Amino acid sequence: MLSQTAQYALRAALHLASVKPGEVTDVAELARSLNLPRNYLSKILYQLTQAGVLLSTRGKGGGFRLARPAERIAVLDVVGLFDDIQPRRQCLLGRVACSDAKPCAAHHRWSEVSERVVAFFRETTLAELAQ
Amino acid sequence: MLSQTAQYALRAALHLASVKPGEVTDVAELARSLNLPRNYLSKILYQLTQAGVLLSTRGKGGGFRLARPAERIAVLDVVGLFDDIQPRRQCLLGRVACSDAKPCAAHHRWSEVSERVVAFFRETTLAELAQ
DNA sequence: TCATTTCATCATGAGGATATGATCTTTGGA
DNA sequence: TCCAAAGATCATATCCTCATGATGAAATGA
Repeated sequence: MLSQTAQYALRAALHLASVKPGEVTDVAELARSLNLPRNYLSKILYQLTQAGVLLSTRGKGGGFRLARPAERIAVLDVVGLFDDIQPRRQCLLGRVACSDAKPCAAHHRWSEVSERVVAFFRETTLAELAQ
Repeated sequence: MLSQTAQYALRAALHLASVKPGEVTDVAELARSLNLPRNYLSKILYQLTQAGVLLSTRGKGGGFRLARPAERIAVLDVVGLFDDIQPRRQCLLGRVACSDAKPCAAHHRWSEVSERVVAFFRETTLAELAQ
């Protein structure tokens, strides 16, 4: 369902959601904790930072932290950076045979299912996932 | 949602569902119709044949046809050969942090959404998609 | 100012998905 | 019997994801 990278991003964000608010965690510790190569994780964290999900500070005492409370970060904010989570942007057939305008027989049922998936990602927050 | 290959397989199967029952279509015609390279499609059709979704006959007058009526072929029968469509075999986190036994707060909501996706693939037939 | 810490970036490669083209095998009919 | 049609298979190439290791850039504190 989710790409490897998106899963790592989510797990990293969840880890940050579990520390005291405002406290920073450096890449080395996150990498240890998630059992990931440091520089690979670094690139993922960088993208999360660029997207405004995380804040980073360099130099001694630096590290990463959530840019806002975990209650206000949707799972979609994280995984949407890496995976294309969109409601039936295409029908099952890659929109060749079927569209909203000329729907196939199963189109509406699929739209409904697809929309539920997106809604889950949009409406579930890091705080909820972190328990 | 679906891999490229799974989409092609589905479109090929739908094409076969749209011809007269029992009538065969050869790779060349399918490839033209779907705008795909012949041998690439051939490999996909071969997998569908091995899986018992299609029947193939060689030699002059040969080609492919559905192994049973389109009403009795689920979308899952086709795309399941190429993509791993399983209900929350893993939680969102790659089952590291969360499982059925020790669910996270969003686990059950996710299970429900995930199961709906699988149910759609399992319960929708080629006949329904082909209109 | 300089060394250390930490994030940011670059270069490289393995492996799978996605193709593409050439060749082999089977089959039916002339 | 042999040829042509059609599926089956093999060899190769391209691109993207996933990953690793080395290096660069910024910030802090002594």
